[in-house]
Amino acid sequence: MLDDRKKKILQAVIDEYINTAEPVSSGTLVKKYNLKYSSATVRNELAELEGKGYLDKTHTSSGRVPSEKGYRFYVDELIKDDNISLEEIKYIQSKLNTKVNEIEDLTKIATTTLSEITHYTTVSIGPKTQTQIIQEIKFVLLGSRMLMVVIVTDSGLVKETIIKYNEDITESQVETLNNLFNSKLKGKPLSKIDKPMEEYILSEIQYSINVIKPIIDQINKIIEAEESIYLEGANKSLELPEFKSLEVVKNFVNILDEKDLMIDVLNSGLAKDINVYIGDENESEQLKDFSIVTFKHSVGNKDLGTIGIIGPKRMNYSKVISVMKYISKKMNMDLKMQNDIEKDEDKSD
Amino acid sequence: MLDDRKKKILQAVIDEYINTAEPVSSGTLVKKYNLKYSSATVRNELAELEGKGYLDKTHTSSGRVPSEKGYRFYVDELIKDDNISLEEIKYIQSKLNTKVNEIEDLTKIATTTLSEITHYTTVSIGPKTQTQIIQEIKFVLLGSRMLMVVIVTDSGLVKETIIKYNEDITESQVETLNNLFNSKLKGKPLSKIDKPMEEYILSEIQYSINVIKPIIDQINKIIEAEESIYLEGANKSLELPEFKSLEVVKNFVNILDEKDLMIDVLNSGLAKDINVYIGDENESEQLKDFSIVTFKHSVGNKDLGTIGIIGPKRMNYSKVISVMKYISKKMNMDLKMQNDIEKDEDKSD
DNA sequence: TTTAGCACTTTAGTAGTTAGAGTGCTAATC
DNA sequence: GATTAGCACTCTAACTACTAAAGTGCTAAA
Repeated sequence: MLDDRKKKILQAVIDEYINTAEPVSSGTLVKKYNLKYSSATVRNELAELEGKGYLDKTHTSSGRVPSEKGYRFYVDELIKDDNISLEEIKYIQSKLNTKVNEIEDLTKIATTTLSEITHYTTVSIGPKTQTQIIQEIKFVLLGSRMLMVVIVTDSGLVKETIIKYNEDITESQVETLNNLFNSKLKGKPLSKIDKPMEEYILSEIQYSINVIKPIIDQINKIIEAEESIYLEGANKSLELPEFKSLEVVKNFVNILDEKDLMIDVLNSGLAKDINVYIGDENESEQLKDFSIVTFKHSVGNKDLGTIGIIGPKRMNYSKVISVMKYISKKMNMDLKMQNDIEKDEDKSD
Repeated sequence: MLDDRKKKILQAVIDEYINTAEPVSSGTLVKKYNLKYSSATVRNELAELEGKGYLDKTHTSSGRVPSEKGYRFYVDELIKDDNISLEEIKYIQSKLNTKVNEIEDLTKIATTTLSEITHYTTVSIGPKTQTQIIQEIKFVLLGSRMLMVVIVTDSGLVKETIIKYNEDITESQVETLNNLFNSKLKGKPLSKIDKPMEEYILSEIQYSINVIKPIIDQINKIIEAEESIYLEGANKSLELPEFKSLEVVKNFVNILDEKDLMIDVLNSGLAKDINVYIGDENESEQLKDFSIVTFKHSVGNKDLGTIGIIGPKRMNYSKVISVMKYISKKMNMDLKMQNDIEKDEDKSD
């Protein structure tokens, strides 16, 4: 373990490095953090911290930069999570209080707000479909040859799709479809319609396979569709000093472009808490020079989406984590309240 | 005007520069394009072309690079628009033949395909809402407190939105809404519901303003919503030699991030043809180092969306324009055919 | 245990040099 | 009159050498 002086010095080094992006010298530490030791003493401590793996040097006579182990210790032991100002809290409140009708919209607003306050690039995805339960499935005829299928889940997620036919669809057919699909799928998880179910539905229905098959295909398509990710503030990252190298910028743009990668990262985090991945802690080799901080927001055990920040390892973890915690808490409260009201009113019916 | 020899040399310079991204010397031209004049003669011609403003030099003793005037002449007079291979045609056909139910999906597929074939960054937006005519507006009750509004336009565009209420909505209310809004809005252009119309609707309806007002607000919101742009292959551009400079990369990422700018650019082009903007020809100062090529696709006079390519001024215009023309023609044919079938069958009813 | 002092290391920036690519111009040639 | 060989001239890009500044590690003294 590290003694108090080492902790204090390590924290100072990392704080300073996060601020300036320059290797930190013993002299700077003594001056800026008015330590009551000489630079020589600090140098000895820095050498020991380096020996233990918490710090690195860029070359033999340079100042120190944090290692990944250093950042990890910093995140786990040294930072406070109340690094958020009253103005920031008010700003978040004003943003999140906007009335929205769909969860995804709330997630987007939160994602944008997070980027605005932290000045980092943020990404988000909507809720995982698999954990959702189908509450209602509704067929709507638009004109005579366009059929819209709307699926509503228990946590209020709405998915819809359209099917175009070459022949007219009648209202009575729509009625049959409504009854059939509701009786079969209501209360079931929102997952792909498998072969047995497909065959069952086909056997139940009295009219053409030409009507049913496109519906099943299209439902499977929207359920299995690649989740769409929402990205905010890609350009903000480019202003940071680590993006002075062309290699890094290209790498970063490629990462943001690679949607599957971002989706995996957002999905991999544990629910219920903030996940921090520093450099090599990321699953993907491509992300080894970046840090990612994510959180899922949910009501009960229903996943409602995941929001993340991606930035350099030299990230202002304290600010990021503080702001995320606040946003997470606020979203949870709002959604829970709304949920409770709905439930109360359901009972009073 | 330019005589034939000058045209030939100009074309060779631009072709070569598009290929190599290096200033073109008189010697290279003679060797690679087996001109039947000596390099000295070519040098004289190059000097004259530079004098007329078609070419530039990067420094006094460098080879020539095309000026914007040069590119403009090249695009207008020198290139062929049949620079597309059989493989490419087949690939486009296979991609565009995928059955889609919504126009936007077709536009996205075309956008992706265009990027795949040209290796440039492509962007697209959906149809302009203002030119669309409302064909049907439908209210659907999801559960007891969620109302979905679906608007279908004459060219098959479907827009939908959801409104959550704190009180139950009845089927008979939905029926009234369907009748009222359809009688008032059907056949009208898909534009914002203005104050007089809003007041009229409110006066017509017998029940609470709390039900109607959110509907009108939400309809206006989706109609006026910032069009969403679809972007493909941002990373492809970064591999090009002009993106060796950090400045250029940042500038490019900022442009792609600035959605309003991209929307303006895509909207500004004339319908019915391919629009080429070279460097300073772009409205926006930010785009002065880039070229943009766009086309609108439409059926009749209905705008169905716009697709564009953004890349360096040293763009392979011939390939880009050839591929765009083919995609444009193919999309038009497909949509027209589909339209005609629908009309034929309407008549035979 | 702490610190003053100093030798040593490394970087980043500046200046100088050179080879090579390419032009423009002149004078000779077709 | 048009073309071209030849050459002086220009500019760049790459390499080398040098220097000042920043910072460390270590020794020896406090």
